[in-house]
Amino acid sequence: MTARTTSAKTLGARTLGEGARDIPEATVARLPVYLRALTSLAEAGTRTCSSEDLAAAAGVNSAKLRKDLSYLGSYGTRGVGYDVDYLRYQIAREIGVTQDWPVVIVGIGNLGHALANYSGFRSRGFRVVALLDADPERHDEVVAGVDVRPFDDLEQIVTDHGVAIGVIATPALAAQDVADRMVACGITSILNFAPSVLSVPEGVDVRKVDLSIELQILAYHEQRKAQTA
Amino acid sequence: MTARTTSAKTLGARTLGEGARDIPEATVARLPVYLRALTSLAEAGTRTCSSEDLAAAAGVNSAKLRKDLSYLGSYGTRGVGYDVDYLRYQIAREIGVTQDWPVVIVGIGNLGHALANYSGFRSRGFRVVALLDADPERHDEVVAGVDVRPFDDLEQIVTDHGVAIGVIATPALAAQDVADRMVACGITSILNFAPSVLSVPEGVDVRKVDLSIELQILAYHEQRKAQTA
DNA sequence: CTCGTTTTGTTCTCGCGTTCACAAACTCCT
DNA sequence: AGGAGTTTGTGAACGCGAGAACAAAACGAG
Ligand SMILES: NC(=O)c1ccc[n+]([C@@H]2O[C@H](COP(=O)([O-])OP(=O)(O)OC[C@H]3O[C@@H](n4cnc5c(N)ncnc54)[C@H](O)[C@@H]3O)[C@@H](O)[C@H]2O)c1
Ligand SMILES: NC(=O)c1ccc[n+]([C@@H]2O[C@H](COP(=O)([O-])OP(=O)(O)OC[C@H]3O[C@@H](n4cnc5c(N)ncnc54)[C@H](O)[C@@H]3O)[C@@H](O)[C@H]2O)c1
Repeated sequence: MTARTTSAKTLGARTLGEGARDIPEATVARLPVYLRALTSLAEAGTRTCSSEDLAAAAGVNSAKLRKDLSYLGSYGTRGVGYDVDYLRYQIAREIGVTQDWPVVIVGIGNLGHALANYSGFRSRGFRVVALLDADPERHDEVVAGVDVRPFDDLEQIVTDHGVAIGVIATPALAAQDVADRMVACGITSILNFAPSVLSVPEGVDVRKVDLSIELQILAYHEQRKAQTA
Repeated sequence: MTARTTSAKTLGARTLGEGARDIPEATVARLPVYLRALTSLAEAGTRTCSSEDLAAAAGVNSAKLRKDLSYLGSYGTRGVGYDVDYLRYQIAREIGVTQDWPVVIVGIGNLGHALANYSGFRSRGFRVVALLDADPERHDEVVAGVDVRPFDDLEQIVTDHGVAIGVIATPALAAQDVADRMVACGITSILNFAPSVLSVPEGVDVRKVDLSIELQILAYHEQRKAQTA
């Protein structure tokens, strides 16, 4: 995130004449939510929906939804609404999940096992091509049909499969090292579950998922409620 | 989040005369990061640090850090910096993690097991008092010293332990039901790992952690990089 | 005690994101 | 065909957060 925000600022007007609108970051973060809501609607047999319907399903304001979608283009019909399948495809294309992205997971402990077993990966545009761990005792275990391999195989696997996205589920102390190795191999997007601040070169995106932070934010508000009551 | 953002707007000026500053949401989200950075510094033996030092450890701008801390009060010394332990305590107190919060986890599958085994809970102000699952086959299994119990025990446990925070790690279809039951029992903060939009009454906070969304955001930027290259 | 140095706390400005509100565009009914 | 009813797409207003910049405060040297 750090590297991206700074570099995104420098882009400004695009040089490429076509298909290179720049979508606000806040909108990008909501597109996956819309995509999921549309999938739900499609599975329920809905062919068409209004911005009001979709906004309700996604849990956002309908004006915000319309503005978000307007960054992609004009895919709705006034007086009618949006074609569910068509809009779903357009969003998927914009996000880039019409084809599968190969992903590696490093650190196959408690969390790594859960991630490897997570079926939502496959169904939402991602494919786990390797599970890596530094501990030899973990090697050759098969998790969800993929076998755990030595961390040193990283470079080989990344180049073989053209991996651009890596997931870190190691202890916090190892996270920076793992990130450095990933970057050295050519990985340019990292999802970090370890509670540590990663520093990466410009051009590499890092997003973090931190359970404790989420809980502490809840605790803050909870304490607030208790005080005023 | 939805319920809170709307209600937070109505607060405005506090009626209580003391200790009831309202801290911006963006700042609240960063306080846990500062807390963690301070803990690292303390463990490294640092007694005092400047805003520059702490900002570097937390991965933020130093001006932003100072402004964030100023919402809590004046805990630094000009020309010197911040006392690490003192500031750490003040932030912990503001967040409300000087005492442990009891937490229940519902849905002890792949992810639920990992969460139950996560040591970061205990060390950061939270205590898992119960693991609940609807599947009888899971019952009486002991995970990290806590045994898995029927979901119907929820009310009993919540009232016995005064639980205010619940974690949902069930499949998406069950999430809304679980949330409803939690709210009915008196839980007012929910951390949701299931990929579904929860609707809860006002006054209940919901935060979601969604792996697929994070990956899809990375994919979007990744696709961008590939296009321009 | 005074001056220079360091670092905080705060003010000010700018940009982004959210929301309102409405004109444009489409459908359907008569 | 025309008018009434819907719903999109967007211009404009507004509020919040980020960051720069600086004055106030503490400290140490002389
Ligand atoms: N378990 C959870 O629910 C949970 C929740 C939130 C965050 N986290 C974080 O996720 C991370 C993993 O948690 P966990 O509970 O799975 O821990 P774990 O100890 O069970 O697993 C860590 C794994 O990483 C491997 N590893 C260590 N160093 C490595 C290296 N340099 N290269 C490759 N592999 C390495 C270990 O061999 C181990 O298998 C931790 O940082 C933790 O704080 C975990
Ligand atoms: N596994 C992952 O890494 C991962 C990552 C991100 C999100 N998620 C999400 O987290 C959730 C759990 O994932 P998982 O892989 O652990 O699934 P899982 O199927 O392994 O576990 C789900 C558990 O919930 C229990 N359950 C079902 N209905 C229930 C109910 N009404 N009340 C109480 N318990 C109930 C089931 O018995 C099961 O034990 C899913 O929504 C998944 O999409 C999982």
